[in-house]
Amino acid sequence: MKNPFLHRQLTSLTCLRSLELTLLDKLLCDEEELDKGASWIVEGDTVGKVSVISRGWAIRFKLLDDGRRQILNVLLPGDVVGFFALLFKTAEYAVEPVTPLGVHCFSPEPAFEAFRQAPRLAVALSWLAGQGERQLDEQIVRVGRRHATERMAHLFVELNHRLQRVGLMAEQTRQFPLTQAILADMLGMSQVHANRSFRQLVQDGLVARRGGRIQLLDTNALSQRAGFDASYLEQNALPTPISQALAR
Amino acid sequence: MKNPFLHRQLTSLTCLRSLELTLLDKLLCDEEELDKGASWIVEGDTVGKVSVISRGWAIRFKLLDDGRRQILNVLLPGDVVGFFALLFKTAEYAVEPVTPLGVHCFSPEPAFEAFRQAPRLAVALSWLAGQGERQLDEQIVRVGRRHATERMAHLFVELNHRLQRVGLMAEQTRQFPLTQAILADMLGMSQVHANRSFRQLVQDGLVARRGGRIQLLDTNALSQRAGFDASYLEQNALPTPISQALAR
DNA sequence: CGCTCAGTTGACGACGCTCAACGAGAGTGG
DNA sequence: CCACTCTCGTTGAGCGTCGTCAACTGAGCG
Repeated sequence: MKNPFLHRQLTSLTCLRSLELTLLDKLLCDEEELDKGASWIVEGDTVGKVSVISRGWAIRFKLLDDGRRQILNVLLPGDVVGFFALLFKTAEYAVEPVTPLGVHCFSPEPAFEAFRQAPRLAVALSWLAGQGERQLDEQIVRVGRRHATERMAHLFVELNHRLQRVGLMAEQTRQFPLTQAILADMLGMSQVHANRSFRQLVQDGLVARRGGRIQLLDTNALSQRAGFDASYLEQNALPTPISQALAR
Repeated sequence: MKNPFLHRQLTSLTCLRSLELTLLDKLLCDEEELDKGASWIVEGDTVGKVSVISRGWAIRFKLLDDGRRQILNVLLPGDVVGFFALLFKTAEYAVEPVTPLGVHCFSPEPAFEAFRQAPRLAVALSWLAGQGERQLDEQIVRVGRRHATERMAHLFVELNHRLQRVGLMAEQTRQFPLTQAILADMLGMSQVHANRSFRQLVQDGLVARRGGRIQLLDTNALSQRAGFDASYLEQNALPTPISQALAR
């Protein structure tokens, strides 16, 4: 099993058999290393391969002409990068590691072949893409209709959920690699205001900083402050009619 | 051809043959009608069918507990609704017509069957989903990192492009169905401020209102004011290696 | 020891929100 | 035909969140 985090993302898809999981594992090439801060994918690049993160954190973002940056999402181990970008000549976003990064790639040709053999594998990856889209939706709400401290709290709770899902919370308490400048560009506010919103949460006893890590002191209270509703992250099994259709 | 707008969305995918287009057309059931303002899809619904809009405009949005609303995107004729939602037990968003709406549906079972017969059709719909995701990315940037009047101008230019693509600009000059309250919830600002941002654009001679319609007086100047870069909307053909892989 | 990078804080102004009121137009019923 | 109502757009006043500019701290590193 080359990338256990990817497998954990898929555990709720009970229709997957070892056939599909083995095929998926065979698709993945050897792990590649990327340095923190390196330009991995640049806006305008042609993305010829799909990548799956096996270690570290990355950000996906867009830049405006005058230097403003908006981060679209944070990529964690087990997350897939560039699945749709395959279908377009150029990527309309940039991706950059915020820690040293490990990634597994796979090429489209063998993937298409695998999808023909095992359509359930194609569904599984589409389902992952759908998960990603739900997170994008929530990012729009966060940035568009929440107040600064709500945004901050909401992001923390989301990351907490996603890290737990892939079994990385222990590591997260060791390190939280997002700087306040990154949080600011993620949440659509200035770096100074990100600092103040964060300190607000600290002052209210909801989070704490120790060294380079962030601790969520009271996840319930934090969720409440954020107006957080976890349903968009829930990994229910597929709806019954779909499962049945795929079982054939 | 039941829904010509859907076909126009797919014209740039030159790899599609009449086989796929005929199959797609057969999938679509008869047109259904929806009233303006009706609750079409509600948060928490199970979405059992995919819909394609054939007439009218709709909004996809999320509500917060205290009544705040964030619109995620605007849906125009030819746009697909609920493609990914099929793979989840509940929809995490609501959809509502802002004009009288016509839709064609298709069910997942025959669609999966069609995808097996014609994998290129599955690719085409995934490509459409990818287009939608690019627009979501841009919506995040718009709301997170642009100023109020930039947001307003940017949205107008995007809608202009998308309407032209499906051949509806003539109709659009007749009617622009988004109220300022909708624009506000789309752009993450108050209704009052949406009004002021809009008036700003009017005052600068970039747009005009006549009756219920909005006219873009100077698309170039408007794009410039918006910092608009159309590349995220460009419908290039598939990258060469993908086309070749699919030609087999 | 000087460099860089991340975080912190203050001062000040502006962009955008809330509250409130009003006008125009369309639709409805008496 | 005229009130009545509802929706949508418009405008003013006042306030507060948030951005900008700037300076300073502390940690890590060569």
